[in-house]
Amino acid sequence: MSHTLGIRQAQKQKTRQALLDAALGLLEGQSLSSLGLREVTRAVGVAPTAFYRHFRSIADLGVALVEEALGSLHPMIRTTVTAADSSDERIARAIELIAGHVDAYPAHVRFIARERHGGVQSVREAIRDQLARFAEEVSAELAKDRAAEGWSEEDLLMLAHLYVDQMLITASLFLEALDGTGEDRERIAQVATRQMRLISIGRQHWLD
Amino acid sequence: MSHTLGIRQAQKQKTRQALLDAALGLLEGQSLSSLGLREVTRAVGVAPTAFYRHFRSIADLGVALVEEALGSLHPMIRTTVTAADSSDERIARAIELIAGHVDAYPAHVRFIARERHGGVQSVREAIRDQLARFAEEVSAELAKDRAAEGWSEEDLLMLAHLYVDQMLITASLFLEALDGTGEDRERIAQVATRQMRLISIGRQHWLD
DNA sequence: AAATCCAGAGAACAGTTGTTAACTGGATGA
DNA sequence: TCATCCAGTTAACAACTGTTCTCTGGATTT
Repeated sequence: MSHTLGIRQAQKQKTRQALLDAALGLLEGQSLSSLGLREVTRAVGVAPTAFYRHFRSIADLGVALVEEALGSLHPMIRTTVTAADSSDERIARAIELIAGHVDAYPAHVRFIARERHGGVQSVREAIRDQLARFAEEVSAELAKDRAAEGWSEEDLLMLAHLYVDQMLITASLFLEALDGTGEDRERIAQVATRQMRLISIGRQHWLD
Repeated sequence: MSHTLGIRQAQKQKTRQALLDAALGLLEGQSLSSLGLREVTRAVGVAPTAFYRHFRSIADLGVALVEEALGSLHPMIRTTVTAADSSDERIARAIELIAGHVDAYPAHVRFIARERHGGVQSVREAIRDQLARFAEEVSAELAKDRAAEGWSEEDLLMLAHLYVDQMLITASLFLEALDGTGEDRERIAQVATRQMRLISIGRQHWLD
């Protein structure tokens, strides 16, 4: 059912993506609520009015960026939580995955961390919804584990939120250390690992 | 050694505080990096140029706001962690304290949550430093507890950071629910309580 | 081949912004 | 009392903003 786009639609998507990319770049030094429409079009090299062919407003573009930054992350989350080795290995793998993702997509990570509590309501809501989906997916994966016997759905979800928030905090720390030494990153990884381990221990003794 | 300020200095401080208050109010609907100097002075009712008598820039004002929002919180943190009742009671008291603080100073809490990862570097750094101080103080309090026997300083600090981050997340959730029903806030309190309890359990079994 | 569509350009709009310089007038200290 | 100080004012600046309307020319459809 795949349909090759006409040259017009293809060109449109190209411009749209250029706008998203330019915005993401400009957002490394400011927040979405101060990003100007003209600023973005100038960076791309199109007329300011062209912006309206793709987005109703900057807030609208922000929501699209949320989808771009988090939408493709769901399968990754699932498989990470699923990996059924020892608890310590799973934690190590998760931390590695976070560090790798921050290395590969620093601007996306920065955008999410910044705008999660940022000044644009619709974007905050979009991020909140995506993170809630993550938590639900993590919770569903946790439920499959035999270690989840006796856990209420409510408690599984509360643990899943704890994991998701912890991942975001860790990602944000890795981000700050992007220009730092490898040693800095190693320390962050070690602290994050131990925090995850402590949570994991709490999980194991939850039903005592 | 208290010296009553001259009327000139008193008036100056009054204007300065008015600028801070107005900025905090305006920041409920936007981020610091989009806050305009003229916007602030207009809200106060003074000339734009008067701003420079008090702050070098909006970023500078932001740093002052960080001090105002977090500076007075250190003693409160200390006494909360110290309270040496049962673990569950301590947790309940901490959650109550957070909820109360959010109710009393919603704009300050919002500012910190928003600008912690916001678009202004000097403000991010100021918040990071204050939170690091919190973590160190919490860590020092934890060390006094006999439950901390056998813990390395490193691990105490990692636990303290976990607590501090968890408090901020909880505060941010209470903030979102400020216009919600009492039921909403009750659910948040319950989830936060259980997360704290899980961490507390992990702490008790850390040395196993 | 002709008619339609539509992404992007261009020009103009009223408002806004940060920053400068020179000033005023009441509080301050000699 | 008189000279100094300095928080706040006034006016002006070039530069920027979001949004509107009109137009163009190549892709698309008939």
